[in-house]
Amino acid sequence: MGEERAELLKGTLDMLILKITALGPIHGYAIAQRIQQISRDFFQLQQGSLYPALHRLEDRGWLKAEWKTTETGREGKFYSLTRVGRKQLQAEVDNWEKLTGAVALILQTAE
Amino acid sequence: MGEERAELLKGTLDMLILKITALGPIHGYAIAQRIQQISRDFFQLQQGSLYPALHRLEDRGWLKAEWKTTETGREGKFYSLTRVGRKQLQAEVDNWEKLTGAVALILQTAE
DNA sequence: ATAGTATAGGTAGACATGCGAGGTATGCTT
DNA sequence: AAGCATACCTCGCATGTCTACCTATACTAT
Repeated sequence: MGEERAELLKGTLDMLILKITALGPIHGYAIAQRIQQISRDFFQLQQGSLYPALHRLEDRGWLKAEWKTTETGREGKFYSLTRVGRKQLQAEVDNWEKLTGAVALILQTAE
Repeated sequence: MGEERAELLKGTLDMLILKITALGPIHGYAIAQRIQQISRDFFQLQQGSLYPALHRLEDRGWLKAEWKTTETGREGKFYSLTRVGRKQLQAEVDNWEKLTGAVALILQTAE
């Protein structure tokens, strides 16, 4: 009790990660930064959420990983969307839109 | 694997239940029906989700319950929003709007 | 030199929540 | 008498996010 901060993502994390990787190969740490930037600091993705999610997405064949050197001259694991991952992203976006539509119907219901 | 049906609500269930009870006292079984109707069958609320959620909301002081007779002449537990529950509903709706806004920012990001 | 910070990766355990499967009981219809 | 819809419930599983912790490297400041 007492949650003034710590904005949480419900089940949207996978979709957001897939979307970011759809913009081009990118390593994990940078994914978290991008999500935070684009969402104007609303989402503050924790590493304990980030890395398990990336492994999950890779296990499911939606992302593939490759070690490369980052711009700052360090080793990073770069993720890119697979063909299946791209279809999955589309499916998740579709479902997200239906879901928010359904929620909107209920929230708009007047007395 | 193989999920053609069974649309699920992410973490919005509490908010939806609070919203339905905000329309007036209503018993649990009818809440599930209302949510399904209003969402045009998108949400199909299972009893194994419904009743634990109602008890959770009551425990937190957001709903209060009272046994009454339904229109069909049976015993039903009617739930109504407490004052604190109404504030909680407003907080959850606010957060939901911020969250969907943040997701939209990311989904709209172009390559 | 060395201490601190940002970058980059990771795991383990706790916790919440939605769901499937099962259970009880009543009233209405066939 | 059987079957179905209504109305309530619980248990245990699976999933997913978070806190907390760990390792290591590069850069910056003292």
